[in-house]
Amino acid sequence: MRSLGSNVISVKTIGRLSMYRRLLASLLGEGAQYVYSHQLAHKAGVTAAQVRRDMMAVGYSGSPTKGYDVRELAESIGHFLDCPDGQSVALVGIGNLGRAILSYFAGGRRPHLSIVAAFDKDPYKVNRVVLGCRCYPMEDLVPVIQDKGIRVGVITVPAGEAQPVADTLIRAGIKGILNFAPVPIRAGSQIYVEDIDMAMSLEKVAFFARKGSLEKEVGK
Amino acid sequence: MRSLGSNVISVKTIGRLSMYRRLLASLLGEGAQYVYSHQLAHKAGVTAAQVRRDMMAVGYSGSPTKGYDVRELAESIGHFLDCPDGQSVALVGIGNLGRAILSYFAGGRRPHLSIVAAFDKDPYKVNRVVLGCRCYPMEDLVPVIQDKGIRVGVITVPAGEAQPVADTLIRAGIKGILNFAPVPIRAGSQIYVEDIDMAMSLEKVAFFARKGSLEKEVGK
DNA sequence: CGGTGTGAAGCGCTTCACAGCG
DNA sequence: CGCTGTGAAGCGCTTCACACCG
Repeated sequence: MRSLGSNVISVKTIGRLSMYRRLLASLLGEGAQYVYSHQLAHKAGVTAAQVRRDMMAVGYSGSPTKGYDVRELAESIGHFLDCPDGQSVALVGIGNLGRAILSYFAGGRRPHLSIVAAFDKDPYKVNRVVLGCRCYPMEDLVPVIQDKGIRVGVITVPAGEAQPVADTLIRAGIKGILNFAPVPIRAGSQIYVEDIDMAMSLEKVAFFARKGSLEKEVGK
Repeated sequence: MRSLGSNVISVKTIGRLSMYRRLLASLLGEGAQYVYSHQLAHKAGVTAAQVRRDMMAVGYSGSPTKGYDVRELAESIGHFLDCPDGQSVALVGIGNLGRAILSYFAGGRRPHLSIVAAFDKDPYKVNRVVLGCRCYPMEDLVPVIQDKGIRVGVITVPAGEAQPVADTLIRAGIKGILNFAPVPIRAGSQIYVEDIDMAMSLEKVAFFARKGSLEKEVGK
């Protein structure tokens, strides 16, 4: 077991590990004990070599005869990806999209990630509990995040407010941002930012739906 | 002007072009006439060389002295990306996420892409108009999509139903799918699929928020 | 045999670096 | 000068291909 982070690991590998884990959980539910790399690869839409390569990153080895032990592998990935005592997340912007995300991640629906605070500038939305998550006014953003020691933020506000909100989050101590606003977020290299631009994605799909797409499906 | 699609163009370039166009529209609103590659690059969070390289794909040339004409460039990108007479989109799954997406794309909010039909299996949701979009029962999926000649589909149903829904969409003639269910969609190579897995993205952000991220922000 | 683990090759995208030009 | 357009180099991720093993 290597606990050293010296060996650099790619963003894409982390994403696939997260996907593998979910697929493994579903396999466990079906009662599967062992799985081969090519089976997992099929479910994940990648190649078997890719799966085995990713397993090198977590340091888990399978058996050449039986493949990977489903439960052990899922636990290894969890051990690698998760913070042992869970992580808290803040969400800014309680619109339709914000509520959609709350319904996935608030109220302890996920074991290791939980949205524990939501913020909005609309006075009618604050000081209530939405989908199991306490809502605060924007003014309380910095103190609440510092109080709860939150390091992860999700932005679901309109384009014009995204960058100022991000700056405030960073000032409050946030280290990672998931941004849904259709504008790339600018942050220092100490902050990890992932932009999910649905408008862009839909335009991509529309484009390749017209041109005959001889592309492969992308994991992300 | 090359109308030939022989020169292969990457998925990532298409995504950035979509982003550039939006940034250019916002620049136009501010009254800017010209923009240099490094300025656009700064707004997009990419390098100047990347911007110029992408411009090669659309075949638009700037002036070495003034840079790019904002309006002309936006139009060139539109000419390259869009279908001249617009494209219709179908959405399956009218939950929180479905409504969030409808609020972006239904009712003609975007010029070239419009969600014109939504489907759900819940009888209480169908045969109404939600956010400017007509809702139909699942049973009508194939005929409605064929009737309207829809080629693009968005999936916002739970994980277990995503693949069957995708199969039905494809049977109805859909050529591109934007999938929000947390399971990769399997489709033939004639169909372009883009998966947006929010759970995976949030786990990535949480991971790199803990590990000191010396990563660059990603455009996609 | 049919798996896994992994060095090495392959490939696509990004960046460099420079010619050309007003 | 400073910017654009672009061949060529660089780099990271994916895939190949094979040693090894039960």
